[in-house]
Amino acid sequence: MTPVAEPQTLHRYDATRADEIETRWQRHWLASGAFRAPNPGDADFDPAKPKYYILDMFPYPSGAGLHVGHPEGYTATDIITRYKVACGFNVLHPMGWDAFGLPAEQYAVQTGVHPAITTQSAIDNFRRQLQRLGFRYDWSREFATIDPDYYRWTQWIWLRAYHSYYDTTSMRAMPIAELGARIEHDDALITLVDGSQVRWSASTPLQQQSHLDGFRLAYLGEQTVNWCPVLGTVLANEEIIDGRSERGGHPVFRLPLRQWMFRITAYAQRLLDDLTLVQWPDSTRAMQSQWIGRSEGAELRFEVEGFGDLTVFTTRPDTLFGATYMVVAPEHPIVEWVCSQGGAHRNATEEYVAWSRNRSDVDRQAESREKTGIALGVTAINPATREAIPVWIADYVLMAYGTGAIMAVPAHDERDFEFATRFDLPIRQVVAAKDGCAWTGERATSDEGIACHSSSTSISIDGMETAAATQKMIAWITTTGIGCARVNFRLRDWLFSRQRYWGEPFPIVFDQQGMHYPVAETALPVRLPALVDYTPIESDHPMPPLGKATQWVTTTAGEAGVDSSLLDADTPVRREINTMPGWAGSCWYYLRYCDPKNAARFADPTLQKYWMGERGVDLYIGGAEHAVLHLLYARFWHKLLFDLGEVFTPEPFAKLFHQGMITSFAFERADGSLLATDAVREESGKWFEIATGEPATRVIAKMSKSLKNVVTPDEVIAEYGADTLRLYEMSMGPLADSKPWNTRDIAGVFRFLQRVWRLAIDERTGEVLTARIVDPGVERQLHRTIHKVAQDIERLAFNTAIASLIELVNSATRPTEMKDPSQGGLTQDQMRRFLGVLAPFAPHMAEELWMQIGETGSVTTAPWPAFDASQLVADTIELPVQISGKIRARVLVPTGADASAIESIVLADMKVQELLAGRAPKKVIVVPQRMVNLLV
RNA sequence: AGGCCUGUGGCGGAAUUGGCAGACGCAGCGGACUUAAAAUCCGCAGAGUUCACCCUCAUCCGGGUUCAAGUCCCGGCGGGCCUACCA
Repeated sequence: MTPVAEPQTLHRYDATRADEIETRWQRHWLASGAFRAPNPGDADFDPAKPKYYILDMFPYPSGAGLHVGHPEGYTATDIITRYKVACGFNVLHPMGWDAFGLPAEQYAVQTGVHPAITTQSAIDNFRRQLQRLGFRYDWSREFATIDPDYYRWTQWIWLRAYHSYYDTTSMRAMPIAELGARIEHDDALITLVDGSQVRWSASTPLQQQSHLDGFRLAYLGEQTVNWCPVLGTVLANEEIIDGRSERGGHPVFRLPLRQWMFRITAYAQRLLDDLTLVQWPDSTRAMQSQWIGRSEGAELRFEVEGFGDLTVFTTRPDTLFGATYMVVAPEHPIVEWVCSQGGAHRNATEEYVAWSRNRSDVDRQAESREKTGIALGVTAINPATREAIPVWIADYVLMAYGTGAIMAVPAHDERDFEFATRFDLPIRQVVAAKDGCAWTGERATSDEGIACHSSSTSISIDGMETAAATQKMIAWITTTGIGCARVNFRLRDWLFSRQRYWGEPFPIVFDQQGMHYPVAETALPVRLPALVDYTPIESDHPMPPLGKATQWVTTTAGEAGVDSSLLDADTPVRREINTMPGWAGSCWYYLRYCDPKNAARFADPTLQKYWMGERGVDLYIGGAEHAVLHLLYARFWHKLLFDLGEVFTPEPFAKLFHQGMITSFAFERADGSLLATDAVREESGKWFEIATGEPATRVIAKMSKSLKNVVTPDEVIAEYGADTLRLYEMSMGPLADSKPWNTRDIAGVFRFLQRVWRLAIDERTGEVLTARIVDPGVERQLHRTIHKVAQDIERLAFNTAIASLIELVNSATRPTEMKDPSQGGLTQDQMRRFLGVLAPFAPHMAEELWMQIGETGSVTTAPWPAFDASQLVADTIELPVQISGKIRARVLVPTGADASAIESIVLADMKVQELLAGRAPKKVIVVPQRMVNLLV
């Protein structure tokens, strides 16, 4: 509770005063352009300064506004920004809005207000809340992804990908026109959808286009997609959790659909390799690397009579002799072939395929992974044993990974073992344990070992260790033409179409034959039409809402902006009605900040080169929930633009840091059920459920409406002010940790700010108070504080930096009984330096006192205060003396004393002599500056 | 099931490279000021024993390495996050 000011403390720092000070300086800073970061070429740009680009993850402005979790990362970047400016850097610290996407659309559908309106008010609210925290953003660079001037370039980048393919020899993106020209020149054979081959010159334009689509980095491909009928859209694999949509938790079904895709898999190796170039948390790099999922192994072909080759991917080609059956995914082409052949198994097969297709991932999960499957009724030849082995279908084999077919080695793979046991298929041991333990046959052994029972007339790997056996097997399958070594990635191509209204339109149209044509770059942006009815069409088949904009959809090539050399201007065309996913705008926003108003380019290369420098964004702070999705997508776009000569660093974000989550308290009954914070009462440090009187325990939980433990910045600012909120969030603990919000603790930092105020201002009169003479102890501590705060900011340890500021203020605080205030506190010069180090944390308080004590200019442009290294250490230090490892005494030694000097001081010490009682230590360990250990 | 992270007072946390465990803050206790209270200022404060000296025990539990372990190693237990039939 903020006390009401009494007459004798009219000038106390309280919530009212904080509000007055903060809003006044915020207005001043904004009006004077104090936070503008000049670009190279601007009149006030100083080229002598080094650059520093610090970025917060693009916020998605939700209708609910900020909660106290948001300002945690933003306060951290703000502190660093202000510190770096004080250290003489040109700092780029921008803010903007990731404003397209599903939540805005859903919110709009719920409220019946157009997403453009709800999004704009959410943005305005977010901006107001951020500005009320006094963050040093260069607001002149602000933009939103929904601005046509921005999404024009999102579309432009997509077109660049559309016009490119990945050249596997030079390992980079190249213009697709060059590939087309080469194919045309060679009149190469192209493979059609039905598998037949035809010369380029003899193929239709549609066939040619479809062939090139097989290379484009942004391409139209038929994919089994994750269809969510409730949301009315398809979702990326990453947007699905446990078979349900990440947003809303609705069931998701698989469905084949022609959709725009990104060939991110072409970049799998580079995305993996370049993780070594960035300074990112190990956990995040590990997650990306697991997501990319590189595995080395071999591709092997098994012959199926009448069908041809059934190709599998395996990481254990050394177990080929143990492959006693094969399994294909229900979507595998061989299944359709078998059905087309008729036969006894046809009906059962079709039934199984239909059943497994309709089964959502949720069901698969619910059935606790009990393996299901059915024999396909055909056999394949194991190329090593020449045995005919049965082919089965099972949905534990995924069409999207490898080739959609596996060779099953039940003896050495747990999944295959489970399946073989269930369906009574043969199990053959081909790897013996290294330790000689006998094979029991009771479970699969997937460890490496010694090959056995792996011999035929043409090859034997018996007695070889797994690694060597694998190598020999790969050599054999390569020379015999059965297969080859292969690297497989778990990463799949990125589904980029959404059946939504609130997203970037694709700059693409289709003619009546179904050929697609790009909109010319000069005709961008393709504006999102204003739609009155944007509600999703809930159906079993995807129906994008943009289809309702019939005037917009049905147009001519000329009207849509297709180059007339591609298509006659009056050719009737239909626009693409899918839109880009929410991720699109956040893939390159950090580039736009370098030059946000540029109408001719996405960013001027000179400006981009300056701010991005050699390694990209210097520090990127945001939540770990984006460890895979956003960060992988943005890296992919960046590498694509790098190949195309549009950006100049291999990676976008040099250093990454994740702030932890701010949690809250909730209460738990004895049975483990949760109670809202207003359902309990506290009594002498214990909690009881109000309704029943039963004891409850305090637990840490996520902030949620239902637990009534959500805290918003607005309410904290109203009670204490923004400086207190900032200080509290930073003092809670390490930035990276998840920490519980404890309203009671805020008073601690508020009282600290009141002591700072009282140090400089007489609470009764409002007069400025300064010490007349320098207290040498305080002076030394001030130097130490300046040094420590700088060090702590550099390592993002704001909590300990604040602790040292508090210690300094506590030392300088005047006792109540001090009659003459000039006898204590800080001198004006000391106060000036202290405000310099306080400013990054509590900028409003620092700015106000800066003015009050009569300093000129603004603390926001003042250089970081200097410290004297000789002041950091005292003349003498107290060292603990251990005797046989236990601390028994302490001695004072000169700070610079070396080991032998310390030893003689210690041995001469009365207390030590008494403790030794005449014994001579067997060994003396002296660690200067630390401690002494005497072993007796 | 696997991978990564984590466990320190009543609570949030500090201890940056193995070197005085518990900085700083909250809550608590005592004192000064006050008619009184609040606020402020000054102190106390890991646990234990007969005190404030001393001593003993203390960083989830059990081992180990070391002159020295919250920190390093091995095993176990608890909490969190991610992945989840990836062949």
